[in-house]
Parts: sequence; C-alpha cells; structure tokens
Amino acid sequence: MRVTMADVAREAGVSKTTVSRVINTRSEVDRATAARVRAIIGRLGYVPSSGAVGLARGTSRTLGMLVPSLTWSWIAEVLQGVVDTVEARGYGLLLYTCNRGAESARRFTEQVSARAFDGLLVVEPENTLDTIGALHREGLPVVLIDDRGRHPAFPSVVTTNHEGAASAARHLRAAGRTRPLVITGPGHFPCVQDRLRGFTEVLPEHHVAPGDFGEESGSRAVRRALAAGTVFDAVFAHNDLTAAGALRALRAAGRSVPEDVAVIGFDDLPMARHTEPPLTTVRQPAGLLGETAARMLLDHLAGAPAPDGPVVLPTELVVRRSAP
Amino acid sequence: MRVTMADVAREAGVSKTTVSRVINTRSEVDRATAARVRAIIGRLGYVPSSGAVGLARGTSRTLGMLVPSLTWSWIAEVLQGVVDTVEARGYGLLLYTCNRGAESARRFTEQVSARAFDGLLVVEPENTLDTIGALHREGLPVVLIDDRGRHPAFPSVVTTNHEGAASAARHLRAAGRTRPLVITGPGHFPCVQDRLRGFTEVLPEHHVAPGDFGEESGSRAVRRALAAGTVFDAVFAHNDLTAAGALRALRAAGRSVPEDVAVIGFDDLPMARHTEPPLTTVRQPAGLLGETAARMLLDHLAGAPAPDGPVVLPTELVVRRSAP
DNA sequence: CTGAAAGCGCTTACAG
DNA sequence: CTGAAAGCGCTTACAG
Repeated sequence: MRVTMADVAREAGVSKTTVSRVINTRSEVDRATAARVRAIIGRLGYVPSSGAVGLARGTSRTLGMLVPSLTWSWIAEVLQGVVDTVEARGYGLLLYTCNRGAESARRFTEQVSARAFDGLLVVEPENTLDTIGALHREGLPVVLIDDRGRHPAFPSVVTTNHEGAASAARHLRAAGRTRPLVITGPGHFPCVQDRLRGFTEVLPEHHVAPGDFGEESGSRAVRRALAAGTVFDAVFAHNDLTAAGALRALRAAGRSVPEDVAVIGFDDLPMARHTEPPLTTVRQPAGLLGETAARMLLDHLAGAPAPDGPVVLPTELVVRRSAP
Repeated sequence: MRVTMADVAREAGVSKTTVSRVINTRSEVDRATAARVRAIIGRLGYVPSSGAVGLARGTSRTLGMLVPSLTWSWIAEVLQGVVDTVEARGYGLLLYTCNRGAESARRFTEQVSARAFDGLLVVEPENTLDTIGALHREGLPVVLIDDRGRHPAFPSVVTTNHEGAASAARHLRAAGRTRPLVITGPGHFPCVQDRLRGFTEVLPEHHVAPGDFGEESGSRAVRRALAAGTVFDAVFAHNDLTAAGALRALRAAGRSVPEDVAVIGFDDLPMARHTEPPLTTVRQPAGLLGETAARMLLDHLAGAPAPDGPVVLPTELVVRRSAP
C-alpha cells in the first residue's frame, strides 16, 4: 500500500542500495541513473520511512523536550524558539511534561531508554535534576534551559539574573528612588539569590519581603509593609506575577504608581503590558533561550564539542509606565 | 552496548519470541518462564526500542500536533491538555508549527509521508486546511481543534461561539445595559459571524465596529465611537486582547469601567485577570478542548468510529469587575 | 558506478 | 507452552 524503497528500486530497475545512495546524495552514482531514480521517486511520491531510517542508522533525528507546566507563558515562548530551530534543521520535537509527578517521570525515562530521541532539552528541572543528571552520565546529550542558577555539570543556557536585578536597581536609583521594597521569589532558588545580590550591590539599603512568585504574595507583601508603616518609594518584585499583585495592593491602598511608588517586575510576560499602569520589567529573552539551547544540542549531535560553562544570554530592562 | 531483546533472550535461555510474548503479556507463556524473563529484564534494565517496535508493528504510538504560533496563550493551554492526555495513554507527541509558511508546510507533509506519527491534531488551520483535508482523505486520522466555525468534513472539537456571545449579551441586558458597542474580529472568520449572531439574537440593537483581534483595534474602535458621538454603555469585544485595548481607550477618555461602560471580552486569557479592572469574559475551555481532541483521536486509533458531527464544548461566562 | 547480503531490534504467523 | 524464520523498510560494509 505505502510506497517503499523496494518499489522505487523495482520501477527504476536498480537495487535498493542505489536508491538509498540517490536519496542520501552520495557522489558515487551515475548522473543518468540518479536522474531516473529521482524521477521515479517524484512520480511515486516516495518518502523514506523515518522509523526504518532511524532503526538502520541508530538515530531518530528527533529531540526530546521536557518542560514543567506549559501554562507558564514564558515557557511557551521558549518552546516556540526551540520548535523553530529544530524544524529548520529537519529534526522533530517530542514534547513531555512532568506534570503528574512520579508517574510522568517514570514514563519519561522509559522513553529515553527506548531511544525515542537523540538528545534532550530540559527547562527548569525542579525535582528531576537528579534523574536528568543520571541520563546525561549514561550518554544522553542534554542541554538545560534556565537552570535556576544551580549550574550543574552539564551544558546549559541561562540568563543574567544578577545583572538584570542590578539594572532594575540602577534604573530606580537614577529616578531618585531611595527606599525600595524587594519582594523575592522562593528563597531556595539560586536565581532568587542572584537577583537579590545584583540588586543589593547597587542599592544596599532596602527592605526585603519574602514572596513565592505568586501574585497573591505580591499583594500580601505590600499590605504588610504598609500596615507596618514601612516607608518605600519603589517595589522590585522578583517576577511579573508578584509585581502585578503589588500593583493591585498599592491601588487598593490609594497609592499611585509611579508617582508614590515605582514598580519593576522580572520576566516580561505578555501580561506585563496589560497591567495598569503597564509594567516596567526585566525581560528574560525566552525565545532566544530556546533557540540557543536547541542550536547547542543540535550542534553537539552533529559532532561539535559541548561548551564547558553555561551560555549566558543578557536580560533587558523594558521601561513602561510603572517605573518610567 | 545498549541492552537488546537478544541479550535478554540469551541470558534467560529462551527465544526472542518468548521474550516478546512476556513483554506484551500474551497469555501463552509459562508462569515460571515469564517470571524468570521478567527478572532478567529488570536486572538488565531492558526497555524495547520504540523505533524497532514501531517498524515491526507499523505504528509509532506517537501523535503529531500542528499549531499556529505557540505564543498565543490559549494555544499553550490546549497543548497542555493534549500532552496530559497523550502521556497518560503512553503515546508520544510530536510538535510542529506552521510559522514559516510554505517551508514549514512542505517539511510537515514530509513527516506525514514518513509515517512519523499515527494521527494528527490540528489547531485552527488557517491556510493549511486544504493540505490537511488531502492528508485526511489519504487515510491519516485527523482531529481538528477549533475549526474557527468552518466545520469541514472531518472530526473536530469546537466551542459554543454563538451561545457564548449570547450569554455575554444576556449578562449585559440583565445589568440594564441597553446600548452596546460590539467590536468584532476579522469578518471572514466563521467564529466571528457566530459570535455576532449569538449577540444579536439577545440584543438586536447595537453598534458594530470592525476589529482584527489585535489590541490596538479595540482602542481604535472606542476612540472612533467616542469621536463620532456614539452613545454606548457597554462593550462586547470578540476577544480579550481587543477588550484590553478598549479598556485602555476608555480610561484615556476618562470613562470609568464599569460605571460608565461595562466591558466583556472573549477567551479568558491569563491576562484577563490582570487588566484594570479585571475583565469579565467568555471563557473558552482551552485545556478541555485539547484533552477532548486527543481522546477522540486516540480512541479512533484504538478502533472506535470517528464521530460524525463536531464535538461541542460549552463556553462559560466569567464575571469580573469590568462587567459585574 | 553498482548490487547482494547482512544487519538495525523488534513482531508475528506457522509449526511443533 | 515454545522456537525458527520471515518480515517491517531502511543503511552499510564488502566485493566486483
């Protein structure tokens, strides 16, 4: 039913070997023969079975990608960058999430053992870092995207958490803000520590309120600071969601942004342009992160040596009305 | 190097056939033999090569999914639903976008011919509908997600555009709004026509302003209506982005929401809760759309007959402060 | 420049 | 209950 290499060979009066050579454009084929075979391939609409090619060659020309929840919008942007790059190189992309905990993890490692893909891209491995490390040690090419500052022993693409936070601090200082409130993410994330250090180096004097990257934690931090009589003329939140919560609480308390309090977030999610006022934020180059990681992995599969240190992509301060 | 079925067979002193039977839990195997083989499989950490199994069986246990840009956030939600369902059934998911036009399309149809996946999920086929139709006719199982109201000749999962718009209209009418301004999406989309009809049946009297699903088109429509002296006490925008634009223009013009003008959107993107005021909107069940489509396709591959009509999933009016 | 044959790692009648 | 053999659709030494 489906057209196979044997059909092409028979029709062209040559061996499968020759057809294979034509397809893979090996130079040893007679020009006339090649042309004839190519014509038949076109007429029959023959396309090699990817499965069979993979089995014979021992590679699948497919990459795997493991992500936490897809509903975090910056991950969708990373994914877009990956898909673009992978498609352009003629590879396929197999997508996995670790949504359902242990069950997903088990299934996922099975896929690895089943050689379903040649290399793996991992975003923000939370609990899976050990598993990934083991797979990497067993020979699976892996590139990490945003290691959350953990810098483990394999290739990764990261962003400048330290410098990004510093740029936010410089922006506030230049605007004459002297009493910032910093609402952090979960304290055990290395990226959170990096952001805190980067900010502190520029503006050593500030209040710190613990947050959890959720929106409510931003509101809560602001409410508490106001209730405690803390004086602040700026908020630097460790992500956009938290910043949105801060905006909400400030409005509820009758503080105007940016007149009374300037607010800066981190990430530049799509929602950042839709808050009121639109949010000034430290943009993570999500799409570029994905592209770069995919390119690194593909290059490595093509024989290039793996880079030793993490590849660092710069953040960019996006100025909107919440902190002009 | 990698453990193969032959290794297991040799170690267990049985034939590959028997190992295969144990793996696929055929009943004809002696209990003791099966136990021994299983022990060896465990000890060796053997996992069947998915490529080889696929070649031998003629199926890949993989689904393909073709989406337009991933950066539209509701698509990420659809994708999440698909991935969850597909993973739970032990299938893989191969992701493709049609970002780069003709080039992507060509590569994509090659993948189809290469039998890289057993069935295909397609989101909102814009220009690719003809191609998809051809593939479907040639025997590829396909399920459409959100056909934008075109209802072509194959299985699809859609949402209630007509009823969703009607529910928005009823909500406005119940709140005593009598002069709505409707900002539409691109007029050639059947879903836009459905939304317009659904709204009209409840509130026949209204102004219509053409939009294009972009944010700016919402702002522009409001500015023009105000400039023209059009009197309106409500806005129904055909998507959330347009509604956000409308909110912005209303604020700039000094109209308060919802006091002067109530605003309702469509989609319930994550940003809808972050506008000021938070947006009342007609929620599309994106995650459920993905789950349902994946389940339909998987069931069909398992032998179930394809449903004849489109499967319709209800929208839900989410009331927030922009139209209480 | 070309082909016969073995091999990739499985599954599946078929025979016993 | 079990195994030898053919087959899935390719690639790749090897020989000519």
